Amino acid sequence: MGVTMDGTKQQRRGNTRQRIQDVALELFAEQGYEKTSLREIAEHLDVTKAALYYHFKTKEEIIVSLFEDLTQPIQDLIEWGRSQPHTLETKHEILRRYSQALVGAEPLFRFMQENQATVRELRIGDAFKDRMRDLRDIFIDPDAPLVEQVRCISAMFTLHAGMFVMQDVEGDSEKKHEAVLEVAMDLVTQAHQGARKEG
Amino acid sequence: MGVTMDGTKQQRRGNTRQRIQDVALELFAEQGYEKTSLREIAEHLDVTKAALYYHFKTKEEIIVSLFEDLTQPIQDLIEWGRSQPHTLETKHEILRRYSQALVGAEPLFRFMQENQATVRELRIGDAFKDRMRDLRDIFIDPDAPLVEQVRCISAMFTLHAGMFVMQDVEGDSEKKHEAVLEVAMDLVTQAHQGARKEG
Amino acid sequence: MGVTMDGTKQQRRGNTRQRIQDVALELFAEQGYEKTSLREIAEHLDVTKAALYYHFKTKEEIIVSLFEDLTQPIQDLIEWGRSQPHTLETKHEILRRYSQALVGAEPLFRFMQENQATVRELRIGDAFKDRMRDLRDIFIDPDAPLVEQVRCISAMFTLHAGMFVMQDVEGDSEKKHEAVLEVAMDLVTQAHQGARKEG
Amino acid sequence: MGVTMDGTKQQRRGNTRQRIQDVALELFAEQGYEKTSLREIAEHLDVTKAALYYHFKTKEEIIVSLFEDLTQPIQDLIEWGRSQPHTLETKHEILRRYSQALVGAEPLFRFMQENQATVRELRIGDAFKDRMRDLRDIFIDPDAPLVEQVRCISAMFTLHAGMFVMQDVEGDSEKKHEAVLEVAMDLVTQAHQGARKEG
DNA sequence: CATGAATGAGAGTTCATTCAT
DNA sequence: CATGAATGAACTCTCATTCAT
Repeated sequence: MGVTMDGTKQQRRGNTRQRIQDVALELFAEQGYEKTSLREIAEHLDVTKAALYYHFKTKEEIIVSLFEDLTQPIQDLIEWGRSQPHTLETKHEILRRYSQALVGAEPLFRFMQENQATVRELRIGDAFKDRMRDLRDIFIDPDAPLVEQVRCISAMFTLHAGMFVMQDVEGDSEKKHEAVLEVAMDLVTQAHQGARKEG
Repeated sequence: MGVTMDGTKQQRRGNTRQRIQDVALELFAEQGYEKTSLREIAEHLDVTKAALYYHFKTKEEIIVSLFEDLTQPIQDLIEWGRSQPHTLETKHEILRRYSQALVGAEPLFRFMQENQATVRELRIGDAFKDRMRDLRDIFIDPDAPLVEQVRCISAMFTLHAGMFVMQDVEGDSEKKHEAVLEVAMDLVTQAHQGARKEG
Repeated sequence: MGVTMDGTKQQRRGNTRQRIQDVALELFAEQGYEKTSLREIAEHLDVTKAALYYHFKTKEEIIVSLFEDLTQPIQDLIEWGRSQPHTLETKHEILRRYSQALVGAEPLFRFMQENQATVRELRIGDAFKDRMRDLRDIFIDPDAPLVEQVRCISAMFTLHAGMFVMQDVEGDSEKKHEAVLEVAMDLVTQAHQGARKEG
Repeated sequence: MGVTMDGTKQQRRGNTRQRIQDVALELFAEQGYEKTSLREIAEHLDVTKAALYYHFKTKEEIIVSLFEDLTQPIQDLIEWGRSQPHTLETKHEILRRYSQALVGAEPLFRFMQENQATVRELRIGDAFKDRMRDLRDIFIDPDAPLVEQVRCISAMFTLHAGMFVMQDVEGDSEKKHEAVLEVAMDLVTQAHQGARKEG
C-alpha cells in the first residue's frame, strides 16, 4: 500500500516505520488503544521506546497514520460513488466494493469498532465520522420512507457484523462472505422497491 | 436502618453506592472505561476516592455490578425464550422484548459496544459473550441455510445499530424505533420463509 | 494472666479485648506488624475495624498492651535478680527462669525478634531495650575480661536461638530445650571460671 | 560506553543503579523495608520515583539485587566448605571466613535479621533459608549428641550477636571481634570433643 | 537512526483513623 | 459496644514524552 517500485531506500527507510505500524495495529486491535503501551510496542519490535519517537511524534500519530493509510480505498470508494447516478445498480456496486475494502483493512476496522469510545476522543474520530456520513449520504435517500432508510443502514451494518460476529458461525469463510453480501444486497433491493411504491 | 422520614440527608448519605453506579456508568459510556479515572468519578460525587473503595473493592467491580444489575432483563428474556417453541411468532416476540430491553439499558449497551476491546479483558467479557451466544442459539436455527442465518444475525444487529447510528438520522425517536423493529421483523420473516423453501 | 476468679463481667468485658490481642499477636508474629492491617484483624474476629478502636486507641497500642501483658514475668525476673547476690548460682537460676519466661511468651518474642526494625520505631522499642539492658546488667560483670562478657551474651542468645532456629532440628521438643539450657549454663560457668582466673 | 576521563559527571549520571542500591540498603537497614518508601529513596538521591523504575522493575527487585550481590561471599564459602573434610580445623576456618563475610555485608545482614518477618514473604526469603541450611549442614553433624549440635548453632549465633548486640558494649571494635570469634571457636571445639567422647 | 536515562503526571489501591448513630 | 460511612495521606507502579549523546 503506497509501496513504489523502487524499494532500496524506501525499504530501509520505510521498514521500521511500517513495522511499527504493523505491530501497533495488531496490539491495538487485540488489547485496545489505551491498554497498549508504547513500551509494549517497542518490546515487540526489540527497539527502545525512544526509537518510536523518531518515526512518530506521538502515540496518537501512530493510529492516525494507520487510519490514513488503510482507509484510502474507502475514501476512493466514496469519491467514485459521488460521481455515479443514484441507481440501485450503483448501490449494489458500492456494497460489493465496500465489502472488499473491509476485508483489506480488517484489523483497523475491528479496532475502530471495538474502541469507539477511545477513537471518539482522538483526532481520527471526526475524520471517521465524516467518512461514514459521506458513505451514508451516497447510499441513503433522505426523502425515502424511514423504514427504507433503516434497511440501507441495516445493509451496511450487516457487512460490518459479517466481519466479527460471523467468525464463530461455522462454515467456509468464502461462503459466509457471499451470504453476508447477499443479505445486504437484498436489503438494499427491498429498500429501493419500497421507496418506489411510496413515491 | 437509620432511615428518617425526611429524605434530603438520606439522599446524600444513604445511597452512595447507587450514586456511584450512576455517575460511573455515565462517564464510562461517555469517555470509555480506561479514560475514566476513579478520581473523576469521586469528584463528580464530591467524595474522596477512598469512599468509592468502601462500596466497591475495585474499579472493575463497579462495572461488574452495573452489568449484573442492568442485564437482568435480558437474562430473563433468554430464559423465557428457551421455554418457547422455535416458531416465527416466538422470534418476533423475542425481537420485540429485546428491543425494549435495549432501551432500558441503553447507556450500558452503548458502553459495552463502544468498549469491546476493554470489556473483553474484564471479568464481564465472558459473561457477555455467553449471554450473546445464548441469545443467538434461541434465535438461529443452525440447520437453516447460511443466508437465512445471516438474516437473523442481521436482524439483531439492526436493533443494535438502531440504538446508536440512528441517533443522527432525523425523525421522531418513537417512529425510528418502530421502523428499526419493522426491518428486523421483516428479516426474520424472510429467514423463516427461506428456510421453509429449502427444507 | 491477670484473670481473677470471678469471670462473668470480666469475661464479657475482657473477652473481645483479649480476642483482639490474641488474633493480633498471631498475625503480627506471622506476617509482621506493618503487613498486618487492622482490616485483617477485624475480619478474623468478624467485627468491624471501628470496633477495634473501642478497645484500643491506636494500632500501636495493641502491641504495646501485648508487650506489657506478656513481658511481666521478665520484669519480675529482673526485679528478683537485682536483689540477689552476683554469684554463679544466681546466674544459673536466672537462666532457668528466663528460659521458662521465653516459652510463655514465645509468639511475642518471635514477633519482637523478627520485627526489630519496626519495634525500634514503636513506643515499646525503648522499653524493650531498657529491659534487655537491665537483664544484661544483672547478668554480666562489666569488669570481667571481654571474652567472658561475650560468653554471657552468647548464653542469652543461645536461649533465643533455641526458640526459633531449633524448630527445624529434629528431636523431642522437651529434650531440645534441655540441651539449649545446658549449653547456656555451661557458657556462664566458663565465663565465671575465666573471670576468676584473671582476677 | 560514553565514559569520559573526568569522573565527576560520571558519578552523578553513570552509576545511578549503584547509588540506588546504596541508599536503599542504608534506609532499609535503618527503618525497615516496609517503612522505607520509594519516594524517600528517590528524595535522598534527588531523582524522581520513576527514575528508580528505570533501573529496577519493582521495589522488591531492589533488595533482591542487594541480596544477590552482597551474599556472594557466603555462597562461595558454602561451596568451599562442601569440598572440605568435616574436621575441626575446617570448622574453625569456616568460622573465621564467615566472621569476615559478615563484616563485609553488615548492613544487609542487619537488615535481614531485623526484618525477618518481611523477608520471609519476599522472594529472597527462601533463598536465604536455603543458604542458611546449607551452611548449617556443612557445620553440624546430625549424628552428634543434641547438646553438641546446639553448641555449634550457638557458635554461629554468637557471631551474629557479635554484629549487633556488641555495639553497645564498651571496648575497641577490633578486640570485640576477636573476643566474639574466640568464644565461637571455643564452642565448636567443645562440640567436637563432646562428640568424640560419645562416639 | 537509535539508545540510555530521566521526568511529571497520574493511575488504582490500601491504610490508620474518625465520628455520628 | 459496635457499625456504617467516610477521609486524607501515602503507597507502588505505569505511562507518554523528552533530550543529550
